[in-house]
Amino acid sequence: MPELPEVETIRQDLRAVLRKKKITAVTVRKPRMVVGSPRKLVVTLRGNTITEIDRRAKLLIFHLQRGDHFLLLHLKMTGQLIYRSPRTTIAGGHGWPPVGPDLPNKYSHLIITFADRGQLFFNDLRQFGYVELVTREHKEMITKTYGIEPLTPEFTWPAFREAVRPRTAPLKQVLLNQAVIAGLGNIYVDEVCFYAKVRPQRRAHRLTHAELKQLYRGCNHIIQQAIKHRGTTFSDYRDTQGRRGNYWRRLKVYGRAGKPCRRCATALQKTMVAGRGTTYCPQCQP
DNA sequence: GAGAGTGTTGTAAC
DNA sequence: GGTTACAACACTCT
Repeated sequence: MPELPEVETIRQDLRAVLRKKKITAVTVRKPRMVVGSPRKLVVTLRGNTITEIDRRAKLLIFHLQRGDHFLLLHLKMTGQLIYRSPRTTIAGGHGWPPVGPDLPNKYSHLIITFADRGQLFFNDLRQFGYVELVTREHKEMITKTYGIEPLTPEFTWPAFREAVRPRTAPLKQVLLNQAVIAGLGNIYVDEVCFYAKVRPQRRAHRLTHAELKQLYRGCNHIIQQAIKHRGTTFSDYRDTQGRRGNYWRRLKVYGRAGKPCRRCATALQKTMVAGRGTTYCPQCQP
């Protein structure tokens, strides 16, 4: 499940390889995954050039040279963006390192081909992801709905405290709320709560100053570490070369229900909070 | 082989 | 508004 660290890893990798590349062809195999007119998307992209790749929360934003349009792309739960360089594309993937399964596959719902014959494949097993061509105004309207963005200068301790403190909902729900903190998902919320030694069920407005501070530290620390290790692959996530993320080895609670806590060896418990599977240590997180 | 579980986000309903 | 439920979908696991 791509969350902020996974989407950021993809953004950085794609930026290095797609910037200034001219699009020569766009194949929409699953029109449902295009918000708006697939035809207009194809016509606008063809012959256009990608000038920059941005990210807001889990949303990728491709800047285009011609026309005041932006391409928004959301991976939702099972989306993948795999890039094949001209060599691997033309050679049919016989190179080294191994390039993974043949592409396109049955989940490749959108394919963008560049002038140098490189190709970008948008794969999505569950088809929840989408692409959308928007105007600058529309893009700004959408990005405005997100809360404070980790890793940016606006993600300060006072901003975090004021965003979280007044909320009466369970902490888990508050941290998952993209309008409060942008980019956290189920995996990293559980990890941040463990880091801060706070039970995810706790109501945000009942947290102490010290607990909030630890949560703030946790957001920064966990996200930075996860990006450093190129994200978490639990099932479907792959980077732009089809490789797994390495942070899963470092997960303390997510996916470890019933296993011993790495801090105190107590069996980790799994429950439902805000409709999501939630794992925590009953000993370390009172 | 049926049914539950997986989790993002928008939307609907309380 | 806070909160909950659900739908979009397809695959794995029980």
